[in-house]
Amino acid sequence: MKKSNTYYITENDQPLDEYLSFGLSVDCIVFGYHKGEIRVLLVERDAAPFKGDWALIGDLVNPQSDLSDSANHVLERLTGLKDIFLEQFFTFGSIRRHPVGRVVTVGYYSLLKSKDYHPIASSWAKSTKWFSINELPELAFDHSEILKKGIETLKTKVRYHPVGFELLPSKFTLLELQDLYEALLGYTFDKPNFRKKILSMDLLIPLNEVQENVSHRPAKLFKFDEQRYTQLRKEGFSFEF
Amino acid sequence: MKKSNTYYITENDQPLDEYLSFGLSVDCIVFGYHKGEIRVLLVERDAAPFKGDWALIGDLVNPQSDLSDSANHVLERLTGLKDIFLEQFFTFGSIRRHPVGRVVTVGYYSLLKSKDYHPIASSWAKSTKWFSINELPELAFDHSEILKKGIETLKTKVRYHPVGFELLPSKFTLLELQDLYEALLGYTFDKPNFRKKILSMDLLIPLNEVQENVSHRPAKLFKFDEQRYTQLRKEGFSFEF
DNA sequence: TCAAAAGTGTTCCGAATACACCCATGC
DNA sequence: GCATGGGTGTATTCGGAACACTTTTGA
Repeated sequence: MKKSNTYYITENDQPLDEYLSFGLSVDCIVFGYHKGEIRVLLVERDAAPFKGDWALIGDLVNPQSDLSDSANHVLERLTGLKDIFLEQFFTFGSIRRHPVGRVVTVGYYSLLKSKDYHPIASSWAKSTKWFSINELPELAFDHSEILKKGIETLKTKVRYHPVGFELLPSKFTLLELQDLYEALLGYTFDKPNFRKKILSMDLLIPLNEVQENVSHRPAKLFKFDEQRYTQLRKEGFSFEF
Repeated sequence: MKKSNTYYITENDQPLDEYLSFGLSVDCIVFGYHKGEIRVLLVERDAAPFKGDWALIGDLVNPQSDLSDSANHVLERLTGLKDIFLEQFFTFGSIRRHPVGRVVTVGYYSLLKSKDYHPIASSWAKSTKWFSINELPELAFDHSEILKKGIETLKTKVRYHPVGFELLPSKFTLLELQDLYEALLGYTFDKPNFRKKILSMDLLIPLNEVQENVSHRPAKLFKFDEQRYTQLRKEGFSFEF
């Protein structure tokens, strides 16, 4: 890792060190799903700046760490969540987006089954809380903008990739799946047709189990067939809703 | 733009300045289309490191410039091209991707009608040249990896967004359009069906002009209806191939 | 027996597919 | 006239949309 004055930027021959003065951070949007609502995990800041405000799960990147590793580390450090699916979606680099200097931030998002994970606040996080994406508080920094872009990305992504399954418990009913897709896409489906379409894709494994303790006919449970999906993708199949 | 020691990272209480030592760069993939082939504009480096190698159009970002502005500036400074559609697609942040220090780079891509633009090498660029994406040279830095990811992004994008039109001259024949889509997607279409599908979308304006100097029946020329497309999008229409 | 949600079947329509075929131009 | 690519028409198949209907459970 050489840091020297021997290289110059051709633009106006300023010494290179002038250009090595950026901060880099990551911000993770953690999406969950609960009772028909898409939710986001936010943390309450216990450190300056914006102490006391709600924020995305993020922090500065250590110059000795890879970018993608940092995203995972930050998520674990602040919430205890680890080995979570994380995907980069956009990089935000306006000059004045951070009060302490020129900090560029890379946005990541993740999807998880709320029930299976129990975030525990630590590091600069005072507490963590799930918020419905329809009732979001004011956020620190430019995190509202980042979150908005992330939500858009999720809504686009979900139409052509079966990411939705990440948000459901591993065993789910077809109606739960339908409710999730309706929440994500913002419109409703005809029940028989939704069923036919999703089953015809051959991506669900029917389990020999049914719902329990419901005051109506119990629904069959299914799970997502990960293997079959990777197989079908290789053959050119494209998921679509 | 405050830069001070009063803020600390909670991770291990290192002074903030340690964290403000990143370099930030942008790298632009300029796509063009010529005679059935997707092409990429590369520049020959006339500066260290990797002097003499082919590279993407990129440079370090000045700490006083917005990220998106920088991408446009860099493209103009190196090739003279300006007011070009540029879209961010991914950020690359491995530790050792740049030999002079910790430099994170943001990848952009752009699409243009090769014939309408005439890139002129300047700044650290010795020359510029179009390369077919099937015959690419070795590239400087990790630019091969960046380019690969960019090509993937383009191929995905083109299925659900009418970006393809950016690559054609403003007046084109239906078969030219079909050839482009076949090159982008990697499979062929039935001529009558392609025609029916694209015309039924109502996104093309037929011109009262035909091809000239061709040794066969001259084809009608069309242009893309930008206005109608934005209109349709508002109404929920989604382009798809 | 009734409410509530699970689950099935059938009809209709439009879009995608697969072809066969005709048209205009230069040489 | 014939090679070349431009352009049209049609029959068939398939998937999505609409909707009526039956089934199973708890209370």
